[in-house]
Amino acid sequence: AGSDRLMIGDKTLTSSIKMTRWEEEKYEDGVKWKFLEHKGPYFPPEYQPLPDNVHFYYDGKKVKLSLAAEEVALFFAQMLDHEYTTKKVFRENFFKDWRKEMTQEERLLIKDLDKCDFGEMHAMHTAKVEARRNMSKEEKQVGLDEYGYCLLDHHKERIGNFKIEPPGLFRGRGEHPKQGMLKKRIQPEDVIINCSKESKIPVPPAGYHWKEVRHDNTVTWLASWTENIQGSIKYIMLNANSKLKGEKDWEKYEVARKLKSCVDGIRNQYLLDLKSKEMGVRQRAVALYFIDKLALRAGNEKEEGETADTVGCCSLRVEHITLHEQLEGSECVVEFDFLGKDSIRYYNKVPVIKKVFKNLKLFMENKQPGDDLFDRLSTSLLNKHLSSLMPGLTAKVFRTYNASITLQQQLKELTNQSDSVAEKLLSYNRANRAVAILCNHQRAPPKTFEQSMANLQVKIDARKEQLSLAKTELKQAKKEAKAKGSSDPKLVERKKAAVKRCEEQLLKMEVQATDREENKQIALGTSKLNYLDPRISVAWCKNMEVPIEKIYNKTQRDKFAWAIDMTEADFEF
DNA sequence: GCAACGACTTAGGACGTATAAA
DNA sequence: TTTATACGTCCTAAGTCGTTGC
Repeated sequence: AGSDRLMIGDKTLTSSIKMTRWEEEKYEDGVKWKFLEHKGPYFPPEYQPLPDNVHFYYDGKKVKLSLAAEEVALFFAQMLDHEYTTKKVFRENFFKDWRKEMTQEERLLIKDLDKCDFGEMHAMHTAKVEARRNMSKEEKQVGLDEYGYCLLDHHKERIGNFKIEPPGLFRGRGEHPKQGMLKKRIQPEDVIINCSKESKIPVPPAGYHWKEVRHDNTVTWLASWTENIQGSIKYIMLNANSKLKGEKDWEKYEVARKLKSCVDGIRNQYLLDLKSKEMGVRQRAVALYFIDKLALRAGNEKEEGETADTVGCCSLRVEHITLHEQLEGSECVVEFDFLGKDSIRYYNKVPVIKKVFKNLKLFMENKQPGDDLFDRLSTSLLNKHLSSLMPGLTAKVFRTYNASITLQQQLKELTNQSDSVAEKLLSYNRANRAVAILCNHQRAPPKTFEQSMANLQVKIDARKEQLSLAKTELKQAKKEAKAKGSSDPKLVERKKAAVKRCEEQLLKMEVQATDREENKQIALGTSKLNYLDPRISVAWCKNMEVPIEKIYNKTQRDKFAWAIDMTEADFEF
C-alpha cells in the first residue's frame, strides 16, 4: 500500500490503518489509547419558527402555536407522506407527547389529532427538501472538516458519527410500542465529553456547558448522551477504517478461526449433551445445535412493552416452532416462524436429528404457545458454558465462523481459474449470497424490481434477435467469400467479430439477470461488512486474478485495509 | 444471583450520487 | 444529453455481551 500522509500543523501523520500501525506499541490491558483530542460533536441547527405565511389549523381555524408545540407539530407534518403516520400507536404516542409540549391554553383547545391540519407545514417542508436537493455536495456535508476528525495517538482518524442526532419522532422497526414518541433535542448539557486531560478540551456552543468532561482511556467513545425513548446511551465513535475498529475486527475473526480448530469437539459435546439427565443441559444443547446449524442469534430477553416483540434462539417461544414428523419427504422437520432482529421474519423448514426432535417435543409438553421454549436457559448461561469450552467463545462467534467458513467453501466450489472475470464475480456473489441466506439477511425487494426485470428481459430478447441476425450475416459473408473470392477480404473477419461481441453481451446480460433475480430479497452488504473474514476475499482475488476493486468499494477497502495489507494468496480461514 | 447498565457490533432503509443505457 | 438503475453513504435502531451494583 502506498503511504498516505497528512499534514496537521507541522506534524506529519499517518492516516488511517496501515500495516506499519499494526506493529506499534502495545498498550496495557484495557487501555484503548494514550492521547485523544477532538472538537466535540456537531449540533444540528436550532429550530427556526415558521414563516408568517405558513399556518397550522385546528378544526378549520387558524391557530398560532407556541414555539415548542410548533416544532413538534412540524416533525409530524414532515412525516405525513409515510404510511406509519396513519398507524394508531404512532398517532397516539405522538399526540400524547405533543400535548406535553403545549401550553395549558393549547392543550385545552387541541384535543383531537384528526382535527389538525398540517397541510401548509407539510408543503413548506416539501419545498425545503427540494431546495436542499439543489445544494452542492460541499454545502450539504456541513461540519465534516471541522468536526469529522479527531487525533488519536498521533493519527488523524475519521469519526463515524460526529453529529448529535437531531430531534424528531421516533420510528422503531416493526410493531414498536413506542413509535411516534418525541425524540427530544439534545443540548450540550446532556453530553459527556471524553478526551485526554492534556488535549485541547472541546468548547461547547456559546452559552452552554457540557454535562461532564471525562478522561477515560479504557473506552473508545468521544462523546455520549442518554436518549429519552429507551433511556439508552448513544455514542460518538470512530469510523470503521480507524485503527481501533480495525484491530477489534481482526480480533473477532481470529476468535472465529480459533473456533474452527475446536468446533468438532464442541459439536461432539453438545450432541452428547442432548442425552443429559439435566433438562437445562439438554436445552442448552438443542439451542447450541440451532445456533450452530442455523446461525441463529443468541436471543437475550427483552423488557416487554419497551420494544417490538422479536426473539432469538434462547428467547424462542413455543408458538415460534411447529414440529412435523414428516414433511415434504423429510423426517423430523422443525418449522420456524418468528420475527428476529429488526422484525425481520425468519421462516425455515429444517430437518433435524432425531434426538433434537425428541427433545423439542419434551420441551413443549404442557406449555402454552406464549411460553418460553427453553425455560431453563438464558444467554448468559449459554455464554458462560461456551467460554468454558474456548476462551472468547460466545454465541455470536458461531455466526461469524459459519459465515466465513461457508464463504471459503463456496468460493472453492464455485470458481475456476479459467472462468472469465464476470463469471468469477457471479460466483463470488453466489458464495456471498449463500452466507446472506444462512444469516437471514433480507431486504425489501426494490420498488421497481418487477418492472426492471421485465425491461432487462426485453433487452435480452432484442439482443438474441440481433445475434441470430449477425450469425446469418456471417454465413452469408462466408458463402460469398467462397463463391467468388472476396471483394472485401476483411468482411468475414468483421462479421465474426460482430457475432462474438454479440454473444459476449448476451452472456453478460443473462448473467446479470440471474444475479439480480437471485438477489431480489437478499442483502449481501451486511455479511460482507460484518461476518466474512476479508482475508478470504483478498486471498481469493489474488488467486483468481480479480482486482480487489471488483469486490470492495473504496469505503470497504479502507475498512479492510488491514486484511488487504497482510493477506497472501495462500491464506486459509 | 440477577437486573440494570454500559459499550460496543450488527442491521436495514432512506436518500443522494455515479454510471450505464437509451 | 437524458433517464433508469446501481451503487454508496448516512442514519440510527436493535442487537450482543461483559460489568456493575444491589
